[in-house]
Amino acid sequence: MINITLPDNSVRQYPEGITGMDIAKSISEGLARNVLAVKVNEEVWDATRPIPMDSRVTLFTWDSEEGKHAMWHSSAHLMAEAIEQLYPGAKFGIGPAIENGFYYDIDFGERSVSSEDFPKIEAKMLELARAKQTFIRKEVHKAEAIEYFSKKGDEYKVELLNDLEDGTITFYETGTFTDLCRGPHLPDTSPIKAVKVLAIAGAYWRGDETRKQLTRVYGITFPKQKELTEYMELLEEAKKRDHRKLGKELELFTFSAKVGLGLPLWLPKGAMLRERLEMFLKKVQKKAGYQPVICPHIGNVELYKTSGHYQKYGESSFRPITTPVPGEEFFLKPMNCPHHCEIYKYKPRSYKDLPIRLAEFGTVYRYEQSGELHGLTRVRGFTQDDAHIFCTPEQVKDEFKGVIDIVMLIFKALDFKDFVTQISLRDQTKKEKYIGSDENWDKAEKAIIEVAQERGLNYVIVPGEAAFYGPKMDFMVKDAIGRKWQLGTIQVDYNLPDRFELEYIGNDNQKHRPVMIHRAPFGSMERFVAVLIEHTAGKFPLWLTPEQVIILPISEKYQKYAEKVSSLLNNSDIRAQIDDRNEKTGKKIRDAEMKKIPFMLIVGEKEELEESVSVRKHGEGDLGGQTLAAFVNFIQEEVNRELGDLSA
RNA sequence: GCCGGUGUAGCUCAGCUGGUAGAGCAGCUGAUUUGUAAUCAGCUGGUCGGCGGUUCGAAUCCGUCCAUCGGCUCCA
Repeated sequence: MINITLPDNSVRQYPEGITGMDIAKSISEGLARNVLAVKVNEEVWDATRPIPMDSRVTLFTWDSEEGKHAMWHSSAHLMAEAIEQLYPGAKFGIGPAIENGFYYDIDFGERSVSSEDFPKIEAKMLELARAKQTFIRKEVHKAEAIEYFSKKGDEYKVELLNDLEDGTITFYETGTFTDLCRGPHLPDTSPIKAVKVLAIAGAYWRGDETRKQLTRVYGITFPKQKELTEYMELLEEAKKRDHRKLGKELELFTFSAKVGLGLPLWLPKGAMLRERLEMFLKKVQKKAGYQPVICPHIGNVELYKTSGHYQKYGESSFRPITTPVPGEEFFLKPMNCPHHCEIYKYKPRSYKDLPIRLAEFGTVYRYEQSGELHGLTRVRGFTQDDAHIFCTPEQVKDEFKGVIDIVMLIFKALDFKDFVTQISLRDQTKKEKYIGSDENWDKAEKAIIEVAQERGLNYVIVPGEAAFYGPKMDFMVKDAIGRKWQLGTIQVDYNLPDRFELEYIGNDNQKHRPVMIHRAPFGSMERFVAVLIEHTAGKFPLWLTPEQVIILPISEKYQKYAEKVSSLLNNSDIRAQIDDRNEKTGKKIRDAEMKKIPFMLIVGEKEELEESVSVRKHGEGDLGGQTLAAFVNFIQEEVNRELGDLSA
């Protein structure tokens, strides 16, 4: 007998070799029907795999991440089986579960597959799923495994096998399909009730640009048809929040082929919104001891030779700008730091001056590959809310803290709750890759983690993701369809101070090298606004939105009064416009609702007599009448509340 | 840059197996003077993404380029 400890810490005795499924059965039939996988100590196993020793066991159903994972991973195998039957000779790469569903990388050979094939694949998958095929786990020897896939002609699996150690290799068999796989899998295919092949895309084998591109087939499955329907509706809803669609509808920005790819044009309303964001941050930064600076948009090639960017990125940038002087070259600036280094350098600095914080909304240009361009989130010309902090190694921690506070302040003012903090550190096994002293790296890495803890951030540490010049902390926010985008970033840099030979005189009267911190709380104005649009679905906070109020006179007769209301509001710093079109009120309301203007003021005879307005709130409807003065007061208070102590 | 999808009026879209384009909204003009999500009528507007080809004839078929979308790779 072995002891099985369940999540509630109760211990039950079972015969050795009991399976997760049997344990579930001993608890309840219902649970047994729904169990998809089981965690044995720290590993997730098949529910049908015998448990040989005393263990801590958690049973997973569809409601858990692990259950979904097993379901989707198994669905990937099911799809592979279906595809193998439909397209004999297809070769298989890898087929994992992902956050929403699964994919399989497949080499279809000469055949080209398109979305027209999806229904066929779905039907086959359902047919196979209904057959209730079991997933059979087999431990195999490496030689045997290689032989199997060599014979089958699946060179991708053979390549994967070559990198694996003998003794750790398992196969899973479902119906006619056998796959190299670590598992875990469902007991059988029967829980897979609803199937959708979502998309196909090219994907390089093993993520390597120089290798063959396979066809990646994405899919998702559910235990109930209803859940699939709901998921598809969710995707539809997400599309409505796409910033590219809303940006057009709300007239925030546009692109023009004539201006150039990836070069956004901010329309008046978008510019208004962006300006408010900038004002907000400028105010915050002023309080936090930043000094604004302004730099030109180009820099001499020598600047980038000094910074090292020329050597690293020169070939993949916009071409240099030449001048009538032979040999003279300028580059559009791809980042602001070299310019800021030169500002630091223009006079000798004392330790008493540090930290020096130089801030600039700096527009930069990077020649991103055409396939990377994506609305406002990935562009070729964009404005960073950049600043560079020059400080002593001892000051790094406090400065980091200060920057995090700014990022949090911004996220709070914009109601960003769902973000992930990523801390990128060195790969400890390859320290030679990184510039800067071991001591300083240790100090900075430790400081970053401590600060994250002190500030109560929900962070993940990713070793090996640091830039060669220093560790960093990034803030990632998801867009409408769940893609993660990096917004704010804080990076420590030991490289540029060296390359630019930056110095300060310490209290020992000796020269020292400062540490540089790059930071951009928004990241870039373009990307930030894009993610903000998707987060708010275009319903921006009142303080930020381009148009706060629209005045809707019932008829021409009340135009004078509407103008009076408008000028009073605008004099009170409330952004208001009049809809003086010759339309009925219902129409004006409809249009204002669609433009997502927070407040509509309907004015007619009654309001004119009373010096009042009839207030309607976007998405909520009629709020009734108010005096003009009361409305002004109301809006101002609302804005103050949103901005907290920054409203002043 | 790579793989696949898409490209018809300012916007959203229709146009069957080839016979030289259509709706709604927007815009303009006029009527209407309007009370909480679309007043009515008329009008304007497109070398059907560009260029080549097949054909008596191409929005429709083929090629190519461009843009765009979904991924991959990349992101100082």
